[in-house]
Amino acid sequence: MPQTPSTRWCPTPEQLMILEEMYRSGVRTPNAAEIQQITAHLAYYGRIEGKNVFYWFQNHKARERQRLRRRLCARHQQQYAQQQQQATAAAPASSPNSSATLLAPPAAGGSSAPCVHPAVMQLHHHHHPYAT
Amino acid sequence: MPQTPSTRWCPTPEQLMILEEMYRSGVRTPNAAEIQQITAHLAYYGRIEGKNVFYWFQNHKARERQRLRRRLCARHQQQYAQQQQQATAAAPASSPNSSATLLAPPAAGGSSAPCVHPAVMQLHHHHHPYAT
DNA sequence: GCAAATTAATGATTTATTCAAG
DNA sequence: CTTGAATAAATCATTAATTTGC
Repeated sequence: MPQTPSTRWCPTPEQLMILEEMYRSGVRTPNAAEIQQITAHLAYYGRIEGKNVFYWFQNHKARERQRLRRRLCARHQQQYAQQQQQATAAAPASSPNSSATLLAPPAAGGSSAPCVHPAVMQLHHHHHPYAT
Repeated sequence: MPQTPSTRWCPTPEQLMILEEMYRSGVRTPNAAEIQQITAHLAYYGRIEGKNVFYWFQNHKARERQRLRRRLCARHQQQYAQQQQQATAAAPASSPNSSATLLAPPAAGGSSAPCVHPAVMQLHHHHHPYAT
C-alpha cells in the first residue's frame, strides 16, 4: 500500500489553520466565487478541490451549532448544581501519598448549593504561593 | 526536612485509577455537583479538593486531544509531503513546503457575505465546476 | 550507588473563543 | 453592541523521571 488511493480529502495543518481563521473571521457560507478563491489559495499547501472547501464550511458550521446545543442542554441541567465545600479538614494529612487499602467509597455527605457554577469560581480562591 | 509543603495536589494511585476509569467511562467535563461527588469519593484515599478534580479533567481532556492532534498532523504532513509539485505554477520555488509558513494573507475577505450559497451545484459535480 | 543536573509530565492559571441574552 | 456563562487553548510552575559524573 504505497499510498492511500484518493479516499477523501485530508486537510493539511496549514489548510486547516487557514480555514479556521476564515471561519473565525466570519466566513460561513461562501459562494462559488469565494470558494474558488479559497480553493486556489489553499491549493498551495496541498491537493484540494472546491467541494472540499464547501463541505468543510458546511460541516464546521453544523457541528459548531450542534456542539452549542449540547452545551446549552447541559447548562440547563446544571440548574441544580451544588457548591464546593470548603471543609478540607479531617484530611488524612499523615501520609496522603501512601496507598494501602482499596475500600468502598463512603459516598460523601450530599451538600446542596444553589450556584450553577461548574466549579471554577470557588476553585479560584487564591492560595498564597510559595511564601515560605 | 520538615514536611513537603505540598504546593500542589499529588494524586494517589487509587485516585488516579478512579479518575482514569471515570474518564474512560465518558466523564469529560463534570459539573459542580459531579465534581463534588467525585471529590468526596476520592477524599477517602487522600487529601483532595474539588478544584483538583476539575483541573484533572480539564488537563486530561486537553492533553489527550493534543496528542491525538499532533499525531494526525504529522500523518497529514507525511501524506502530502510527496505530492507537492502540483501547486500553482506561478509560485516561486523558494519555499517548497515546510511548516514554517503558517499564516498567509487570507484573501477571502471577512466581509459578511450574503447568505446565498449557489456553490453546491457547481461544486459537487464531478469535475470542471468552474475554473478552467 | 547517589545526588546534582536536565528533561518530561502534569497540576494550576491565565487568556481567547464561542453563542446567546439583554 | 455589550455582556454573561462556559469552556478550551495556551501558558506558567512544580513535581517525577531520567541522565550524567563521580
